Amino acid sequence: MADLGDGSKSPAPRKRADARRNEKTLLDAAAAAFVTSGVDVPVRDIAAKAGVGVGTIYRHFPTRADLIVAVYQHQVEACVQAGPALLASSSTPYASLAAWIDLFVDFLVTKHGLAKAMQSGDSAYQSLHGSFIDRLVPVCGQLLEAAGAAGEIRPGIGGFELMFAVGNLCSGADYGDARYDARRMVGLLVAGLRAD
Amino acid sequence: MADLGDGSKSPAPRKRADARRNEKTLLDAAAAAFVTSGVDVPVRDIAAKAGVGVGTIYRHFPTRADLIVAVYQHQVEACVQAGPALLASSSTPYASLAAWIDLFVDFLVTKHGLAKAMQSGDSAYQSLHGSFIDRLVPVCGQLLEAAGAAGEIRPGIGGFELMFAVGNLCSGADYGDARYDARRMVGLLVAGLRAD
DNA sequence: CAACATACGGAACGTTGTTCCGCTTATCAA
DNA sequence: TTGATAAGCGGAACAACGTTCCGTATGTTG
Repeated sequence: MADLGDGSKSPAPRKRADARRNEKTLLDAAAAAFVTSGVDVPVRDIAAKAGVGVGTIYRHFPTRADLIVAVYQHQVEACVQAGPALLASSSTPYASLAAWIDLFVDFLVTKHGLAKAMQSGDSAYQSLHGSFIDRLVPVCGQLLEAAGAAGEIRPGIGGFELMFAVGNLCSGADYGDARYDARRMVGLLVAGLRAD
Repeated sequence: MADLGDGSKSPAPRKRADARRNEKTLLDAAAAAFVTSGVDVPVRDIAAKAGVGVGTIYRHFPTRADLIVAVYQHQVEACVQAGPALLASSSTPYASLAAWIDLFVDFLVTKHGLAKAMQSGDSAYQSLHGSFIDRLVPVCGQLLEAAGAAGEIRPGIGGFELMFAVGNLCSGADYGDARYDARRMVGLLVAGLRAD
């Protein structure tokens, strides 16, 4: 019979209170650990910082990618919504594309090792692609399309490809030599989009 | 002649025959393993394929980077020498720069995981930077300078930075989505060099 | 309050890189 | 040729990590 008082279908049997509490604690601990030690921080460290066992982490976040996704979810969403906003407010589609890429680069370079994890190809990070990239690629594609329609960029470059390239350029931006400025290189790439 | 007749201290006491044989065997086994499993292939696998113990690998090549350097030494050297040659034979300095970068990209994308290892920042790969990059950066710098002097590219981009960026773009070119073409993205970057 | 399912902790396992040491073997002088 | 010597070898052993598993503890519900 209706499983609970909930009249409609109830696919959400509400988790136990301590479980919800732990999930929040874990998210906070992970966020802190990511800042200090990068997204590659050992699972045990996160567990210790949160005061839980490693099993608890794996129950809530089966893969490290799931944890990363959860931690940065809001910032990614903000980036998604910035796309249309920029397109509406910028002088030209190309300008909004450049501005949006800047935003994305800012996000990436402030998360130690995130870009690297994204391109790592490691199956453990599958959901990082699925959630981060798949969320952002359409926005990028939209901006590219607008700029293409305005004749501002060369054709044939897809959202995925550009995002992937930008991500790659940001890999190793940390600990990287001071001689390397990811932002500038991304700038070069975006400039290259114009050339005919 | 210097080997034996050298009256003074002999800094080269010639290694034992089996040691030299093993080093060669190891190099061959590693090269084969790199092709089939990428440069990240477990040390044990290389040792097994060569029919030696892991200790033997570490004695000959203290770090994985040393082994990689030794395996690809010749190809890197060929790339180094191609620089001046292209500069002499191409129509313009920019053209030779573009051609040389192409050469380098070809080298990188055919070595699974090499680009990634190069940017990894892992201290184990220190000598990869020291030997590969440091060998190639001057050549790249020379080409950049020539193109700069000819007024073909925007100023302020260094050899290290460009090499690093190209390496980054090639990271994850393997296993990467078919939608990503590292060569094309590098092309965009190089095109961006021109823009004013 | 009792019974039950949910969630927890952390020991244990598998896979790496790396070190270390007892044994083997090439080399060379006698 | 042969023995002494040291260079070199193999692989066991250790450490760090991700991941799994299960006995135990605890929230939840009737």
